[in-house]
Amino acid sequence: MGDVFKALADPTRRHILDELAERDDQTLFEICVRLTTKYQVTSSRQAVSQHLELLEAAGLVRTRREGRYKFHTIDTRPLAQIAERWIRTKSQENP
Amino acid sequence: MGDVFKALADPTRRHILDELAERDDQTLFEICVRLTTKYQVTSSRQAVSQHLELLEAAGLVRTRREGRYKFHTIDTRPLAQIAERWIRTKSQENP
DNA sequence: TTGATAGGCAAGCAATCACTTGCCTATAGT
DNA sequence: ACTATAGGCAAGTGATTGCTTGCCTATCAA
Repeated sequence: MGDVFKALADPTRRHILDELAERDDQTLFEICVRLTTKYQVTSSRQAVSQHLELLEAAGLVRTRREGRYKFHTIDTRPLAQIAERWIRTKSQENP
Repeated sequence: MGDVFKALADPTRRHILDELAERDDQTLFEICVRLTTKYQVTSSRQAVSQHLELLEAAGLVRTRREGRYKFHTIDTRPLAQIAERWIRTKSQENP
């Protein structure tokens, strides 16, 4: 679960999630192009690829193979419990 | 805002937030003792102090001076908007 | 005033991280 | 078969990070 926080700690990875939240099922190259044109992120293909690996390991991105293309989709489920971790603890103490 | 994510990326800092969520207004030494006894965190006083600095810079912890004591309190407000960043973006696209 | 307690400052170190570089595999088009 | 495209693997590098070490300041109690 700490992987989710580590994944969110990097600004480039947050931009990737921003982009995938806007448009699902993008390939690595599509993501690269959009990062540079829309977010002025100048990361190389390999850099973005490694970020996507990390995001997938954290459960924030799911992938789907189709021929030589690999499509990436955001998975927001791990995010749902994050903010509530500490907020819920406090409300349990003061019901 | 990226400071919040970076602050949450470290497991010791998350334990500190766990502890402050359970009990507010703790001094540095109190936090140190509770981290070791309850979470088996073996960090030194200086290490915990630096973590608290970082958490305060991220807006997740507020401090209050009283004589030679400095009390620390969790501030969950920055957490409220975190998880909703990407979830909200998706729901805006598919209303 | 002296000693103990609570905390702060800053330099240094080892581990981790983001990124590059270079090469390799696999699929698709011609 | 040949070339281009989409992606993967792995070693190396520079910067960041978490932590230690050593010393210093401030508050309180005797």
